[in-house]
Amino acid sequence: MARETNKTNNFFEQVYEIVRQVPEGRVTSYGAIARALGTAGSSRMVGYAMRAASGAHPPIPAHRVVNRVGLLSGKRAFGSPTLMQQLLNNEGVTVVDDKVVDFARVFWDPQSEGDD
DNA sequence: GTGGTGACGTATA
DNA sequence: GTATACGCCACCA
Repeated sequence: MARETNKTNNFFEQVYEIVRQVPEGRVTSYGAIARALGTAGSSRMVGYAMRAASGAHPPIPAHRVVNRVGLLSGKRAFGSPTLMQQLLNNEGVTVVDDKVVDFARVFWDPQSEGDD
């Protein structure tokens, strides 16, 4: 057992999987992911997992994950503080001042992935 | 085994 | 409405 010793435990994988489910041009929040995992309140763990997502396989569209106010909290993890913003704009998400415009409009809920 | 940290969120003053 | 404090618990040294 425990053959996944050197593999990330389910927690990170769960977060990665949800982020991978985020459609293009949409964004989600850490709290929404945390709640979808059942770890509501532990939104920090989601953000922590996202930080590791930078070196995850396959690559995770972490630029689609922002905080509760639509702020690009983790833009630093992309190597360039503007890369995350550029990516979002490239996806069709309007971002100004490192913040998502009409956040609620592009917000995507992992629990309501069929909602659009 | 212990301590500290953190891409957040909620509660309270 | 703004400011501050605390809680969450997984990962790293």
